[in-house]
Amino acid sequence: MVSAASLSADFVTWFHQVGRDYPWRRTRDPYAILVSEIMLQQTQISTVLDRGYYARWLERYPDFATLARAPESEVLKTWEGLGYYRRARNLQKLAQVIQSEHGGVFPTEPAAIRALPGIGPYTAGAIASFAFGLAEPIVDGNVARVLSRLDNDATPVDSAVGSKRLWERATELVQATEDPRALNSALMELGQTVCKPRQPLCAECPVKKHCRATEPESLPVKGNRTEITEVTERVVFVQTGQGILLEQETGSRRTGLWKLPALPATGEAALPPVLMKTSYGITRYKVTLWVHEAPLESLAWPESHQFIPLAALAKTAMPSPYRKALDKLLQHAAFRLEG
DNA sequence: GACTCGTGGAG
DNA sequence: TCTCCAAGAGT
Repeated sequence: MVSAASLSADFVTWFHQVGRDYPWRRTRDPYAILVSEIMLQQTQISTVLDRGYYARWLERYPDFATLARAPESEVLKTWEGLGYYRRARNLQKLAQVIQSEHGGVFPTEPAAIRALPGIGPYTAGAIASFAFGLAEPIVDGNVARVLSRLDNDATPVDSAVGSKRLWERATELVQATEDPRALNSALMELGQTVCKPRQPLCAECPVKKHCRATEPESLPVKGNRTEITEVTERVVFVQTGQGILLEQETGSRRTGLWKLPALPATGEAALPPVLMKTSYGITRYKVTLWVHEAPLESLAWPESHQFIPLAALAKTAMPSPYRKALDKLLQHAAFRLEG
């Protein structure tokens, strides 16, 4: 095992030379850093930056106080298209907890950070090190790949043993430097730009003299993936003078978001005519989405359903598949009116 | 510990 | 078209 101090020093030196310039690296405001960390969970940097989510969010909600008192419907709308909508709800809940339980000031104690809603071990370490410069470890997908290759460790990274090992190694490294911020940033940055999942650029790796990987492409080892299940979803498109009929989700998942209403059970009757068919993936499902005309007999809709005026659709938060389908349906409707 | 939660891009 | 994956967390 190579000296952690030597390895950490090489990481830090490299990062100071070639580290990328991101908006969240220009600030030490825990709020701005927190927003970036939550948005970037399981989400690519280009999505967050190039599609304007980060700038838009900070402009609309510049601090915890503003976010805490915003309408949840508006918060979800600002998040629309990023997915994992629980992140947005938890982020607002966190802002409210900061106001009510922390006097409006973000805590600096790692344990207190970890206790906030939506903040797990990775994000807690990220805030502690990036915002406050504390020697707290982080392990994300990048770090797991980098460390498992450095140590040539084929223990599945998503197993209990593998995870424990990674966090211990990350802790060892971050405690062996005077610059935890740069060390943690370097671990992730190396995973992004050099120690990539496919075709790692070992020739230009700044820590290759420490690396024991004999076949880096085969690492990290991950557990079996769950099988994809095909399902059919049938919804209806109903437009009246009052607008478009939408259904608000109330379950534990996409709570608060609106969607095209599910087609009521038709029993033995034939399905209403099909307006369009599309397909989308969500978690372990491959969904074939059929949009039907409304069945004639269904005039009474549940209270979870509302007619949304056309002018209000742009302020209504919808998951991407329904948003896209609705856009297409409205284009066709407009075309029919013109023709 | 196994499941669940979105979406868009790369190869 | 299909698979993998991208700054994970909650239950």
